[in-house]
Amino acid sequence: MTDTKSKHDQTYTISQIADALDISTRTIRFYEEKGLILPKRTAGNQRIYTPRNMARLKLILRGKRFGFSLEEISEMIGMAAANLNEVEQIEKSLKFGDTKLKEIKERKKELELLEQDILATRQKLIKRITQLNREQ
Amino acid sequence: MTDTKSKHDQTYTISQIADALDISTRTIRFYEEKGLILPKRTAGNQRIYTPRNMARLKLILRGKRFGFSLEEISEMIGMAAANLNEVEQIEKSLKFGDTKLKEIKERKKELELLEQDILATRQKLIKRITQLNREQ
DNA sequence: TAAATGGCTGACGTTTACGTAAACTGTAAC
DNA sequence: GTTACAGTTTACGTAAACGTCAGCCATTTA
Repeated sequence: MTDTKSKHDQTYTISQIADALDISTRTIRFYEEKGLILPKRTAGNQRIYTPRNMARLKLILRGKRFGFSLEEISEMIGMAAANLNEVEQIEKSLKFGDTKLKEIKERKKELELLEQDILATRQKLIKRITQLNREQ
Repeated sequence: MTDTKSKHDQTYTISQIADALDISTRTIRFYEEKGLILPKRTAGNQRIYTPRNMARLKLILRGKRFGFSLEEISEMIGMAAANLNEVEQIEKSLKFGDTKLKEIKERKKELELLEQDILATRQKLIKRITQLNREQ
């Protein structure tokens, strides 16, 4: 064991995070404002992000890419935040998580449908282009 | 062959569509305003929707559920509208469709990640609740 | 044919998710 | 130590995607 900085101690500034995730600093601060993340601060009041904070931001962005609103994502995360409360809270969270899992299953199905829609259009276009080539 | 109304002739009013797809009539008119659908009209200027129109609306809603903006969806659909143009147009559309197919593949992957995030939280919660039960 | 119901077109209002700018403070490099 | 850059808060602005009237026409039903 050495006292060299381990991967665990790695931290990031807000702009490093912004670059890494390709979002604006404004967006990051906005998510904090909405209670989606809570980074620590330096003595000089500047935000510092851990890899854990980073992971959470990635989760948020993933959720967004699937059309979940920030409020919905906030609820999903609230699930994790309930961590150390009473049994009821945890059970409620589990239920919520299960609902989300069902939703994700449905989304998977729909994703297939969307793919097929596009593939069908693709086929039509190819057919049409073949026809045009034959005509000329 | 009879001259009975075939499934092909089936039409719907705007509120029938709204009920069937669980969206507001305002939303439907809004999509029309944005050029996403173009229903025929009755003599009295009321909108009439065919099953084809219905299918398109379903496609729009599917796209939305995956976080595509209406403008993006509009482009996807433009793909279909290019149907009877020149070769270049069609080729451009094909390219666009392929891009979307790639995006969909990525989304599928991310959907898996999202699912795993939730499952991981689920595991933690279950572990915690088991612990609480043992303590009591 | 009158009344209820549904649809049509504006037009303004609202919510979500940030963008942008101002005015100030902290930090790094010279 | 000062200049330049990065970060902070506060506040107003904005685009997308509808919601919600209002005032008018169409259609169905009693």
